Amino acid sequence: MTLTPLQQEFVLHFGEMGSRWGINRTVGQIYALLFISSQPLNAEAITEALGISRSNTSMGLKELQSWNLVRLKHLPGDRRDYFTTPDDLWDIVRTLVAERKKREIDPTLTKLRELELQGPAGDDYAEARIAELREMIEMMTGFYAEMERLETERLVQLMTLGGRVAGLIDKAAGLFPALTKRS
Amino acid sequence: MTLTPLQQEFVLHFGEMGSRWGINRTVGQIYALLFISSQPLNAEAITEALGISRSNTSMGLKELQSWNLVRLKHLPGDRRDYFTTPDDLWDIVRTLVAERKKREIDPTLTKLRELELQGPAGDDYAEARIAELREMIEMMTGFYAEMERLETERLVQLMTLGGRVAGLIDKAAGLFPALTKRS
DNA sequence: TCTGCATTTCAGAAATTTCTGAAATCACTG
DNA sequence: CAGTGATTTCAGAAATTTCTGAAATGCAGA
Repeated sequence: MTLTPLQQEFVLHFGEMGSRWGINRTVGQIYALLFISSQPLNAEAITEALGISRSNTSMGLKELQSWNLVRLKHLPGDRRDYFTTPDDLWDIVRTLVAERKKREIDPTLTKLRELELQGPAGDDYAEARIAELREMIEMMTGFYAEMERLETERLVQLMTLGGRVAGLIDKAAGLFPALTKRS
Repeated sequence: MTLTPLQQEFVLHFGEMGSRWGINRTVGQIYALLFISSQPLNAEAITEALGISRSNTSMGLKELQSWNLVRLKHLPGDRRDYFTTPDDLWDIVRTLVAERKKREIDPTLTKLRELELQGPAGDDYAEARIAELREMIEMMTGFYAEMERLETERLVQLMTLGGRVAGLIDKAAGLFPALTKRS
């Protein structure tokens, strides 16, 4: 299997960005390739297209599966595994955000709560700072949980409201003054 | 300079998380240390507290400065540099998000536009997929720009609205039907 | 200009991560 | 249940990143 120049460049870019995104080059490339391929690909095709070893492909796919970022398909009369990415970009973004939260935020939230449970340690500043950080993370993850529950249609509406968000918040704060934080 | 057990554990956690956050252990530890220290620290104190080399501290601080995550202070009669993190957690979060966007999103958006400018390459599926991805990123960065403009007070209001966000969006969509995307 | 810290740079060492090829495992088919 | 092909595992090689110590640079008085 050979890549078109467009596919080539797209795949290489995702490979280079991989390290910034916390995945390795190969994983980035495999994902990019699946993303722009109209048909599901098997491991052999991926290996050939990217010029990497078969075992590396296997590990990359395993990694992507652990992120829930690829879907497994089977063709009738062919017992190889074929892989794709979800068609719906929103699916992909939701998964990505959920997984990053799980890996990058949740462990820290757990640790902060743990530290607070260990009780006063005679370091008021550090304790206050930790509590403050935990509260902020809780607020943000709470909001995230809220957003997660919205269907795509509403999310798009929210994101395309343009400059009206601020006014909307004011209106809401007026309707539910009890929710407003006082300093 | 010696750390309390609480500081110790907090700092070590941030060191371990570093790799998931795309920074190295030392940078994570330095940041954590500055974050829970009530007073600004100089490079020597950081070096001693973390048990790392002086040059490593220097590089770590440089990295944190490139992220805009630390502030430089000077004490009268002392020509060493002292470092702190901003007091306001919202400042920190804003900076973090802005920098991650700059490093993780913007280069890809640029690349996607570049690929589209190269014109039809005879691979309809890939071209459509790239356009779709670019549009999604533009929508999300547009929304981000909107959020960025809001002052803290309003952001907190939005994030603490609870289950009312969905209803609010509906109301807004009713008020501005032109904004509603149709399938 | 010289002196004495403070800081940065940088080449190589150490640690870590990624990748490969060979062998092992798995699972379907005849 | 032997044979074949697909996939995974894994130990070591290769590549990359991180860290260090020594040397270089910067900079504020004397």
